[in-house]
Amino acid sequence: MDFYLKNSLPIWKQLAARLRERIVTGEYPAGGHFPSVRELAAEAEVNPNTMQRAMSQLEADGLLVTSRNFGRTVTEDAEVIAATKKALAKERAAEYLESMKALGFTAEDADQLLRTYIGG
Amino acid sequence: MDFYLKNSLPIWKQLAARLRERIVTGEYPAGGHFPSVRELAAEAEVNPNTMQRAMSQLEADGLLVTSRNFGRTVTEDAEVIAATKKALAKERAAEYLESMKALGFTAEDADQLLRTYIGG
DNA sequence: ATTACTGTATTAAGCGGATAATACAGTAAT
DNA sequence: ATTACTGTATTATCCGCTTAATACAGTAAT
Repeated sequence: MDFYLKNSLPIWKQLAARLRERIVTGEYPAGGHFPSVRELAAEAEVNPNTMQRAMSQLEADGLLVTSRNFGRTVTEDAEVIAATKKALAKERAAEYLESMKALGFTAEDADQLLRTYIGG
Repeated sequence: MDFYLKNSLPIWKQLAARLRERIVTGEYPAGGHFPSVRELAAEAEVNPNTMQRAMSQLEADGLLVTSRNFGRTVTEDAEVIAATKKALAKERAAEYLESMKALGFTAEDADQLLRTYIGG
């Protein structure tokens, strides 16, 4: 087992992640208007430049579409959103399993532990 | 839903986490000798100062014991190790569930997805 | 045309974590 | 006592992310 290190977890990536969640949960519906850079920057209390990077990322991901002065809208392609949601879920599950293995647990252990949470 | 941001994920915290895993998995057994700061720093390819911080943390956690020139040893208290392992596992499970909820899934969804991984 | 929104770009400054380069202290073994 | 390990501390430097402060461009509404 090796050391896997990431020198940083940039704010803008975290912002992108949170916005992605808002899209896949429908908080910002497909085809709907998306808040402006400045507006979201204010809400998150970060610099507009930082929020800008996050939103550029979402655009690169195909989740947002930009009109020069209409601002941004969520993609109308529900398929892209659904695929994103699915991919993220898989990612989380895989991460959970892997992190549990790193602690010395089996996948079955991981599942069992999870169910104790659901049960009570 | 709000924005929860952490301005950084310091290397030394990541190192501490990895070392913690090595302890709870028994890779470094209870009561056994623990590698030196410089040795682990070389293995992880980080600065000794950085590794030092990580190991100080583990000592504060009660997982390591330091003798001035014997170097460090893993605690002999198997109970502490077991409790740490359990607590980490719970943490991971809770994180998984929460992250899935953030994507719009229920706990049952999370469990079902997990089982598709285990099954095949 | 003026106002008020959009997105976008630029430059400088600040900050905190990681590194680098040492140095010191303590003890076991030779 | 010298060597060779330990842990620990200090100071300066580097670097990337974030912020700050603007500025510019484009369009819709007044």
